[in-house]
Amino acid sequence: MKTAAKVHPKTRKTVSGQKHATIQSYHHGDLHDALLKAAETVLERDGVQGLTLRAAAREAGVSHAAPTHHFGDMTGLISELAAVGFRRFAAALTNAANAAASQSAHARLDAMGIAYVTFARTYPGLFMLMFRSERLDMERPALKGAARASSEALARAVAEHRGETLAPQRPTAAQAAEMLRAWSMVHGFAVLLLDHRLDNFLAMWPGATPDKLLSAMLRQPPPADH
Amino acid sequence: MKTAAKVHPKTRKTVSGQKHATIQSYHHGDLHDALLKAAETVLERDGVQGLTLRAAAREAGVSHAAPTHHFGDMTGLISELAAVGFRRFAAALTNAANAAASQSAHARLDAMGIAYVTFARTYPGLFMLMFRSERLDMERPALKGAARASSEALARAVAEHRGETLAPQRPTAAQAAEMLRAWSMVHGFAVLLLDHRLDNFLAMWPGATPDKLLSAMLRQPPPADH
DNA sequence: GCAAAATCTTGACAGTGTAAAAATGCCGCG
DNA sequence: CGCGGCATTTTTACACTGTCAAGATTTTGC
Repeated sequence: MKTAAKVHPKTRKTVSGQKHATIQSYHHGDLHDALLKAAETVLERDGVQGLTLRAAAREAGVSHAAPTHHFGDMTGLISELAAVGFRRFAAALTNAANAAASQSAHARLDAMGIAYVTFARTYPGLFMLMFRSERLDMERPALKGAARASSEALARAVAEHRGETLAPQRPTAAQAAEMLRAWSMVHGFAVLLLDHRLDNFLAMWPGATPDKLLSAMLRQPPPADH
Repeated sequence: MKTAAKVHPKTRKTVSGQKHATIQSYHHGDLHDALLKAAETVLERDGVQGLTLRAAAREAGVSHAAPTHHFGDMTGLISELAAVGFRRFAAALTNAANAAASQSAHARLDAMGIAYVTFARTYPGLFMLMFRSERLDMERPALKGAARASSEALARAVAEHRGETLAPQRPTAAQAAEMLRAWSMVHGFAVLLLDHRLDNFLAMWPGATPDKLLSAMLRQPPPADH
């Protein structure tokens, strides 16, 4: 057909926050990362529901099918975005552990738990995405590696809390049980919080905040009986 | 137009498992419940992704817009289905507590935790649906009440575990903290399990099962230091 | 330089949620 | 018995989505 004049390269708008503000017509130059950033923007602004391939493309200022070449399909985009999240997550966890290096192992584990929940509250959409498996391809090397790094950061802190060093290949049963306890508790808290399941709890006391609630939960009481 | 002959009432197929096997053409009679059952079937067969309004309508053998009149929109259907799940969930929890009534409060709490995870494993799609807030309208009376019933069953067991009776309006801070601990731990375990986050754990030991892993986690060890 | 590869756009198709209008059956009131 | 209103279901339509195929444009290797 070609009825309309071919002006589309000129009408491309500059992507916000471009590196050198270079106006490119066809080739973007760094569309892979730009799409990931756009996807995260959409995710945290419009929620998981609002994150679509086309919305990410719109946010990045490219055509609706541009993401296909970089990510294949929706699963690809989400998996890569989750990998970004897991890298950030692992960094946040190890940072927290390092910042509390001078304190006791128990305090260090608590600090990591707080960092865990803080991350979830800071990037709620991303956090949900990272732990929602149905549209995630865990076999992707980037995602698999990043997720493993986060998991190992947690496992290391738990092992140190027990005054042990983490077994290289496979933890002992006792280590695994305590790892499970810590992970499940903190993860459950984060998930329940993001899903507004703790709103009733928070509304019961006037000055209650998620942080205070988490601290109260982490303050281990003496075992009742058993 | 009306080009095609109006044979559609005859071509309606009988809904599977109908009460009296009555073949109705237009009016279904109990489409509300039939749609909920169909939705659950689709949910557990095709996952959360596969549960759509049109898929539920197909499963129930009605036109794609039939659910609108009964549930309004997708949020309505999902919320009603979640309410069904919470009622079943509360029954499972209280059943487990009653079955362990003769045992210690600690064993009773453990039994409830096991029932919690068992429910999640038995109805994984439904469980995810119940705790995934983005498409849920928690203000619906049916859903709100059912969710509250489940929550209170759990709170009661935790209070009894402490040898106390649950405060009618608002639990004490210590009660809330322990309730949070138990709930977060069990819920986190269930969520991590369903999201295949514990597959690595399970693969590390030959005979490991989710039940054994949960039991190991619930076996509270003496606090290390602190 | 120039062909080939990479990148991006356009166009199309099936599927989705949702809304409005039309069709159908039920129920009570005369 | 009839029939009018009402609940229920279907049909139709529209905007949006993911995905694919084909074309357009730029970069890159040689």
